[in-house]
Amino acid sequence: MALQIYSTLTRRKENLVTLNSGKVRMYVCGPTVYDRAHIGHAMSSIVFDVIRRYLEYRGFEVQHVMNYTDVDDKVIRRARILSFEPLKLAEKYIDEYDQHLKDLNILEPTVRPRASEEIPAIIERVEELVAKGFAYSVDGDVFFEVSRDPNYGKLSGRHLDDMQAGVRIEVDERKRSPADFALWKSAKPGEPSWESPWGLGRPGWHIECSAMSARHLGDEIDIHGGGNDLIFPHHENEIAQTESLTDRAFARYWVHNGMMQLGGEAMSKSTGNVLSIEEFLEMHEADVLRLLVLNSHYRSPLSFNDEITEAAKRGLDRIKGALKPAIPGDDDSSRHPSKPLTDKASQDFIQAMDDDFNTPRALSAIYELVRGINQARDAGASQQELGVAQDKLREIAGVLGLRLTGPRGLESQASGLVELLLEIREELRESEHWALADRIRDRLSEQGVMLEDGKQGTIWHFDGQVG
RNA sequence: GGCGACGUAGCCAAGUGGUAAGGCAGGGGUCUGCAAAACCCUUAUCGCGGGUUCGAUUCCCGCCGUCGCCUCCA
Repeated sequence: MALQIYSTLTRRKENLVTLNSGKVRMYVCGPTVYDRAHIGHAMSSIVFDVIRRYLEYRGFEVQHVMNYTDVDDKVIRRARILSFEPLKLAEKYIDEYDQHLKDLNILEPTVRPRASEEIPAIIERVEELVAKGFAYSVDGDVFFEVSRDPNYGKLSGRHLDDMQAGVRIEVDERKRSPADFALWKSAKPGEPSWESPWGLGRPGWHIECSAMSARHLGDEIDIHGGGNDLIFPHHENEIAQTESLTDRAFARYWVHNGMMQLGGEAMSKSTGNVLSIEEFLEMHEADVLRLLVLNSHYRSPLSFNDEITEAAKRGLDRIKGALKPAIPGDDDSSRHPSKPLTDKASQDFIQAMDDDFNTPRALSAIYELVRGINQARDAGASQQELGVAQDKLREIAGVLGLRLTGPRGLESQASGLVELLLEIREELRESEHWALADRIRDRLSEQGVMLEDGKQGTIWHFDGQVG
C-alpha cells in the first residue's frame, strides 16, 4: 500500500508520487512575525514536522522550507505602536520562534528564508509577471490581474462572480478588478522599502512565498503546506502567480492543517483569546502539546482546553511508563517473545501513517504496544526481551517527534540520598512502622520522587520521567 | 449570501456497507500493609427525518446544530 496524502486541490487522497523519486520538496508557510507565536502556530509546525519525520522514516530525503514573513502591514503597524524598527521587531520574533521550534522538538527546516532577504528574487518574479501581461502597475503598485488566469479559484473552489457579491471591503479604485491583488506595494515614508522598477516599495504577501519557494525548491514542488486559513486567498494567489508563468502545476499536493480553537472560538488577538507557546511550555513539557495535537487528525479543527491537555499529559505518562525496566529477578524470556508484538505495532503504525498521516490511529498502535509491554513485564519478561519492544516504542514515538524524557540531570545527584531513604524505609516497613514509611513516600512524592513498591523491592523515578 | 468542513460513549478521537480502534475520566476486580503503577472486566442502538440496499453509523436527499474561509491570520 502506497503512502497517501490528501490534497486540497483534488479534495481526495492521492498516492504520493514525487517529482524526483526518493525526494520530497516541501514548502510550508510560516508565521508572520509581528507578535508572540501561539499554540495554533505550534500546531501547524508540529503537523508538518511529523509529516517530514514520517517521510524521512519511509526513506525519503526531505527538503523542508519554512518561511518567515517579516515585511508586512501587520509588522509595520505593530512596530509603529511599539516604536520599534519593523525589521528589528520581526527579527526578535523570528529568534523567538526559532527557539520555540527547538523547544518543541521540531526538526530544523532545511531553509528558513525571510521575505526581507529575498527581495531581488521577488522583484524578478514580479517583473516577469508584468512582462507577460499577467500584472499591471499603477502609481508604484503592481497588481496581479486575476481575470488573466482562467483557472483562478481552483484550489478554494471559488468563482470570481460569487466573490464580488461578498466583497464588503473598501476596494482600491485603481485595481481593474476587486479580486486583483498586490504583488508590489509602493512605500510610505518610514516603511521598510527597496528599490524596484516601480520605485521604492515592498513585496506583497503572496508573491514572497512563491518567489522563495521557486528560489529554494524550484518552480515545481511536491508539497505546499500551511494552515487551512491560507487556502484563500493566499494559496490561491500563489497558484495564480506561479502557474501563469510556468504553465505547470506549482505543487503536486496542497496540504492544509485544521485550525486550533481556544474555548470554542478561533484564537484571536482582539479578544485576547490566545495562549502563547511560551505560556504553554511554562506549564507543560513539549511532548504534551505534541501528543494533544497528534491525538486528532491534522485536517480537523482542534478545540484546545484544559481537559484535553490533562488527558494528553496522562496519556504521555502512560507511554513513558512502558519504558520502565523489567522486574528484577523475574527472568523468563522464552515465554514472552517481543517480536510478534513489535511487528504488529510497526505494521499498524505504518499503515496508519501511510493513510494521510493518520496520527490518532498511529497513537492507537503505540498504546497497544504499551499495553503489550506492560503485560509482558507483569508476566515476568526479561529486560532483554522487554528492551526489544521498548526500543520499537521509542522508535515509532520518535517518528512522531515525542521525546519521552523527563527532567534529567538531578538524578545522579539525588540518587544517593534517595537510595539512602529507601534503605531506611525498607527497614521501617520490615518492622511495620507504616506511618513513618508512608511519610517518607509522601514527602518524596512532594519533591517529585515517585516510589513504587513491588515484590522485588522498591523502585523510584522522577515524576513524569522514566528510565 | 457564496465556498468548505464537521456532528461517534461523561470528555477527546479513529473507523467500516454486515451492529464500532485508542486515550482520559467513571465503576468492579487482581496485586499491595496501605498507596502508586500495571494488568483484567465494564460503559455507544454512531445529530434528526426520509431514501437506496438483503443489510447503513458508513452511500443519497432534506432538516437541525457547530465551525472555518470569503479582509490580515498556522
